[in-house]
Amino acid sequence: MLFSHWKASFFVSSNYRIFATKKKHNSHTTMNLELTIQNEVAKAIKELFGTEVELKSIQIQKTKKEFEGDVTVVTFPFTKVSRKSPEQTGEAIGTFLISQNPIITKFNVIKGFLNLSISAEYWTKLLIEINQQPQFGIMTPDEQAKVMMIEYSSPNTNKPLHLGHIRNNLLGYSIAEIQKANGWNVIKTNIVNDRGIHICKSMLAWKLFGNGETPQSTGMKGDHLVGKYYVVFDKAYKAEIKELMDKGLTEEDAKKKAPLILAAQNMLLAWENNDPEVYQLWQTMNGWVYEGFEVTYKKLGVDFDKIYYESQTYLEGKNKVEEGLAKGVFYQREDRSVWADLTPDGLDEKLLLRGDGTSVYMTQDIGTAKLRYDDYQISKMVYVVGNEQNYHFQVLALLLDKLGFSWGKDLVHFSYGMVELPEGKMKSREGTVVDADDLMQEMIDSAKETSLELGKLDNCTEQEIEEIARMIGLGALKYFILKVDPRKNMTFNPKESIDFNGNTGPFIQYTHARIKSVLRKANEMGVDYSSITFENIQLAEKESNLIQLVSEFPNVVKQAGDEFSPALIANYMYELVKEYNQFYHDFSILKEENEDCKKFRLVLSKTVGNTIQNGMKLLGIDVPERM
RNA sequence: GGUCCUGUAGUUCAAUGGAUAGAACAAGUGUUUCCUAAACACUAGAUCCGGGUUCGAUUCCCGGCGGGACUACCA
Repeated sequence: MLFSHWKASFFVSSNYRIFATKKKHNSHTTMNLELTIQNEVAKAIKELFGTEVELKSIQIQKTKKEFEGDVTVVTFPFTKVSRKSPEQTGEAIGTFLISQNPIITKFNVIKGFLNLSISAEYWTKLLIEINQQPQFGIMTPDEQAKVMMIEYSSPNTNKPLHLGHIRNNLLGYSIAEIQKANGWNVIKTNIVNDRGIHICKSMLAWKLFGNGETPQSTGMKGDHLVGKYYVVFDKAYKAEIKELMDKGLTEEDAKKKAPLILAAQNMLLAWENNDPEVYQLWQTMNGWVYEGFEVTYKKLGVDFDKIYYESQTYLEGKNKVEEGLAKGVFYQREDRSVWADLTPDGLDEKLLLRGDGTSVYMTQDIGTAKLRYDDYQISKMVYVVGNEQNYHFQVLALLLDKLGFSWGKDLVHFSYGMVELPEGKMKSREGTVVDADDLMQEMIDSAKETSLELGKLDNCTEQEIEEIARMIGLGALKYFILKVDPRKNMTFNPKESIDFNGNTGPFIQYTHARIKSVLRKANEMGVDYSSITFENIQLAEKESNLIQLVSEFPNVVKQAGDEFSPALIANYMYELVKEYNQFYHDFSILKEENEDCKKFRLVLSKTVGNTIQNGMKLLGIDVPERM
């Protein structure tokens, strides 16, 4: 029972769907073309065939490129009531529609598809409406907006961030922007995993082999320095294991009895007992890491409204577990360890407190969850965490529910796939990890090189060049990652650098820059296209298609929010930009002789540029004025 | 073994149950006296296998086969 509930809330909860549909995007009069057509078709069916049909059953889709028309009605479902062939049904409905509503100007029928052409007046009016809304498709949360807390990033403080973290951070930041645009009051949060055995490993190695090194003394970024000692620990630990195995121990025993791991465990115990020396070292080394992380986050362009530290939440978790034990929800074994028996729910038994009283990951997450709900009026809690932890969140939802938190079962685990290298998974021990700082810098350097080669930035100051290279390099990286369906594993090949051509961030940025350039020139020429009505404008198909595409933006934003998928925004951006580039290539804007037509194309360009900017913002990607 | 995710051109990615399965990269070719050629256009190339539901299946269901994750007193 509970399990099936969890399944429903696993990716997108059913509650959320209901809530989300109550919200409305920027209202507009001309805009709901789909609904208008559905109503007309329903009327037609009633008149022609004498049957009421549900609006939902009337499928409206965009007409495919190779056919004439703007929107298409699928007529197969109506053949039962019409008692005619799909073609005849389409003909009948088409004829009726044309006589009824002036915005439908033409139709053609191919197989079971009724293609309708929409009038130029409709499209131009629609464009004017959109042009008047700089934030078209983007909602602004008001005071009554419900709170959605989104946890992302969640680093450990024992090593620097890598490509996997980049995917997490970009997805988390982007989904936060998207949910804001859907009217949620979003709180971005980060849970820093600043305690535990792994931190002790770095600390111990530094203490034993560090010779007092600091970021200052070595010139290393703090997180990288600490990460170095994590690796040092691992090497020394491995050596000890090998030594013990040579003496005849099994691998399992050797791993448990190596002096280094025992020392690290002692250190963790000392930390939990507030040992001053250990605590001091912990604070110092974590401080180094935070300084390093701050630099990385800033460069990546992500931020947080509220940061939690597990060192401050794990005790709360222990309390809740002990409470659960007292209530009989959990049980204790002979060695004093505390467990939850989840076998009735189809899962295994789960450890919540070790025999020595120290807490585990799950304990901490319970405590963190409780603090958050004490701090905020949260309606929806979202965890942006890799799919390797699907089981963890399945268990967490169950445990929170058992502990009496009503919201536990409704949590959303925004689960995403791994970033893999062509050889397979990244492994820090084998040195195949792609470091976040290095990768960003490489992208920026490479963008700068390309820009200079193409001679695009000849009239720019050094500072402008740096800024544009940063936008392009990061744009390429972010788009590369966000355009992929979050659920899927993706491959990154460090040898083939990320492209700047084709379906890429820079392609979209470039289009924006070209639009801005045209608009600048229009201003220089003194063309005023600010307020204008378009009557009797002849629209090329490319132009009405563009307006139609732009008008779909709010739907895309909504869908991206419902499905937790920045990739939908990315794919839409690409489609829009590709369409605009064709238009740009085939038509003159500033050299168009017909003044009304020129102004129309300027407004169209401006609207497209604006949509690009708004859409890319949802992906956390900046768009340059020139490049 | 169990649970979950996933399988589409050589490669990386698309496709609310709808038309001839879209792009990009890589390969080959064309378009700059014209608003930025990081562009545009053209050529060639793909749904793992077998059933089922449907007027219609890449999509939904069942069964195989392949890839991945989890099933830790790591976080």
